[in-house]
Amino acid sequence: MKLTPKGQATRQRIIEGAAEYLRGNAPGAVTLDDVGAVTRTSKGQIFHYFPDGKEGLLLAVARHEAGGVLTDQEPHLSALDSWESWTAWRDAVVARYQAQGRHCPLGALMDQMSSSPGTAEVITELLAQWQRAIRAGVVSMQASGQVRAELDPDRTAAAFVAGIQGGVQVLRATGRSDQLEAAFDLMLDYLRGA
Amino acid sequence: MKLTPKGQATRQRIIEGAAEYLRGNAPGAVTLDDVGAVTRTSKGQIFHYFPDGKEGLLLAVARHEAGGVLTDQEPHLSALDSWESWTAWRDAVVARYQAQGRHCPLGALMDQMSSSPGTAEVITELLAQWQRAIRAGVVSMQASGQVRAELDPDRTAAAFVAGIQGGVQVLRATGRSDQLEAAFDLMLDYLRGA
DNA sequence: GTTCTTCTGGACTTGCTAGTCCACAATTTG
DNA sequence: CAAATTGTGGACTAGCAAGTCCAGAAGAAC
Repeated sequence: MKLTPKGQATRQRIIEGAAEYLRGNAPGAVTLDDVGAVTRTSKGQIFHYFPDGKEGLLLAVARHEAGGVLTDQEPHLSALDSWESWTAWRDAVVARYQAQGRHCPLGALMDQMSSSPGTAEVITELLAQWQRAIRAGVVSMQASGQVRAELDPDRTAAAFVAGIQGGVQVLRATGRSDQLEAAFDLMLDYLRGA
Repeated sequence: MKLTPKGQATRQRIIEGAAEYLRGNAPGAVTLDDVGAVTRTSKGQIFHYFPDGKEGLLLAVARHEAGGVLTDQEPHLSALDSWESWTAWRDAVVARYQAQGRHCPLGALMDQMSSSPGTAEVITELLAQWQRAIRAGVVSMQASGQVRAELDPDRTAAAFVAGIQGGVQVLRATGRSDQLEAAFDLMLDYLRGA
C-alpha cells in the first residue's frame, strides 16, 4: 500500500487519536465509530489504512504507545551514571505517572494484551529494552565504583522493572503512588548498599 | 431474594465456572452464553441470580477471586516470623504463579478493572489486606531483632506488594518469572540488611 | 395435597458494531 | 489535461450478545 504525505498524516492522526482514547477506555469498549468521531475520519478510511480492521489498528496503537513509554523517561534513562541521575529518574517517573493517573499508556497496553495476542510481543520487547537500559545504568555505576561489583546487573534491572511495573499497576487501581515510591526507594537503597 | 440450598449451589456454580473461564479470556470477550455453556445454565438463571446482569456477575466473580489470592498464600503469609518462613513464602508464590502462567486470578481481576468500575474497589481492598499481612511479618521480624528496627514496615510492605504485583504482571506478558524472582530476592536481601 | 415460592429453559427482541461496498473527491503522474 | 492512483464519506449488511419474558418444573410450606 502506497501512502502519500496526506495519507501518512491521516494514518498518524488515527493512531494518535485512538491511542489517547484508549488510555481512558477499555479496549473492548472502544468502537471504531468512537475512533472515527475522535479523529474525524470515516469507517472507509480506517479500513483503508488498517486492512486488518480493529485488531490491526490496536496493534499499531500498541507499537506507538510502546515507543512513548521509554522516550518519556529520557534523558534520564540513558544516563544513569550518578546518584543524582538515578534519583532524578525516580522523580521523573513518579511525577509522570502521578500526573497521568489512570490515563496511562503502559497500563492501557497491558489491558489490550488479553484482547489481541500480538500486543504481548510488543510488551515483551518493551520490557526487554527497558531492562537493558537499567542494566546499563547499573553496570556504569559499577564501573565507576559507586555500586558494589558483586551485584548481578541483570537481576537488579529485572527487579527494577518488576517494581516499577507493579507500582504503576497499583497506582492505576488505587490512585495512590505510595507503592510505586516505596518500591523505587527500596531498590535505590539496595543499590546504594544500605 | 431468597435462595434455597439448590439455588445457592447453582449461583455458586455460575460464579466458579465464570471465574475459571475469565482467567483464560478477556472479560470483554466472555459472553453470558459462554458462561451458560460452561456452567450448564440458561440465561434465565443467570439473570435470576444476578439481576444486574453481566456487571453484577463480574463483580461477584471479582470478589470470589480476590478471596482466593490471599488464602492461596497461606499458611505462609500469616506466619512471616523467621527467615525460613519468608523464603518458603517466596517459593510458594513463585511456584504458584509459574504453574498458573496466564490463568492468573489476580491478573484477570486487573483486566476486569477497566471494564467494570466496582472491581477497582475490590482490588484496592485486596492490596490493602495483602500489605497489612506483609507489614505484620516485618514488624514481627523486628520484634525478634532479626530485621533492623529503623526500617519503615509500611513502606517495606508497600514495596513488596508492588514488586510481586509487577513480577506477576510481567510473567503474564512474557511467560518468564525472572522479574518476579529477582524482585522478590532483592527485597528479601534488603530485608536481611545486605 | 394444594398452594405458594423458587428454579429452569429457551425463544424473542433490541441495539450495537465490525466489516463491506461503492460512489465520488483529491492528488499524483506522464 | 487525461489517466491512474490514492483518499474520503457514509449507507448498508450481517451477526452477535445483553437483556426480557413467560411458561412450566421442582421444591417448600402447612
